[in-house]
Amino acid sequence: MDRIAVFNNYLRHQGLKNTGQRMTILETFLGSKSHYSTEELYLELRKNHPKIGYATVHRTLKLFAECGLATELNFGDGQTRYEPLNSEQHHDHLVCIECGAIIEFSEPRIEKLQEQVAARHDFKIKSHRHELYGLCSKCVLND
Amino acid sequence: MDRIAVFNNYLRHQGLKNTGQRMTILETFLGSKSHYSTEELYLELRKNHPKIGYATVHRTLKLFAECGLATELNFGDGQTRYEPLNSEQHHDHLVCIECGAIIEFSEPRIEKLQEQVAARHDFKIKSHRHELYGLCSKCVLND
DNA sequence: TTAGCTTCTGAAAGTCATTTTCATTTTCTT
DNA sequence: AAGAAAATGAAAATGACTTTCAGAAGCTAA
Repeated sequence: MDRIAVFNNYLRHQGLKNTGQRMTILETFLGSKSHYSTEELYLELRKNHPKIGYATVHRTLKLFAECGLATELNFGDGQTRYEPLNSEQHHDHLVCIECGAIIEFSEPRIEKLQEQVAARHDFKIKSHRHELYGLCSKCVLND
Repeated sequence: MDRIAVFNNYLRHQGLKNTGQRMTILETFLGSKSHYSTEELYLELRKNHPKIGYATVHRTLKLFAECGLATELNFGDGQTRYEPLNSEQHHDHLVCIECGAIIEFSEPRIEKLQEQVAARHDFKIKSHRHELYGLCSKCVLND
């Protein structure tokens, strides 16, 4: 089941409706590799679909997050960002505090240790957030 | 140098002034083990110091963060929280999505792996955020 | 100690991202 | 095709955070 089908499924299941706007937003969102904020995706969409309103973009992004097509990210700049979730391998982020670059990483050994930590506390993990903030290779040089 | 001295030092060094309000806020803040949001600390302070304004609490918490007496935490509920920073061991957090409980954990092996990840990307870590969201032992039972 | 300069404070107003409202339009079921 | 329900876009509302401003308080030097 591809991601468009996942979304349609979710809508039907929730008694929600499929609309042109939602499809347009989904396509643009999936077509990007960016970590869009609502504002950024809205501006991007406006180039070809000037009729789509900010609120609709916002509501649709939340739908994506609800149905597992996107993850909400928050890097502390006061804006929520959304990342398309392929069924790809899980990953976390390195965030450059100088230039804003976002680099993805994955480290299964960390994931395993997380599970151990949770087990120690009888805690059942539903999700996690793991971000390393610092200087990317370019910015280290100019530091 | 205790933490009050650290704060006074910082103030002097920055050409800032020591005031009754700042001392009061610092004492209340250090005396708690909570992860206060500005709002929560403001309400707590108001019990004994009804004259202290919200803006002052907010500004003072930011000062604490600047001088290393506190860490800003963000658990995605739209509120920044502040944690008193003892020179205690570094730790991260388990956050219960049901009851809001915050449990601290530390796992040096994760820290080491983080360093390895950063090294792989020529990235220089300045800080990090690592939070596990899920159900605490109590909420697991009622689930 | 006091004058005088600077920083603080509290209240209120302002920001900014996000969320809600509402009148209208669109979708979906029958 | 009609009716019920949900969606849309614009605008207003919300809520956390930040700034403004006029008066109050702290600090420094003589």
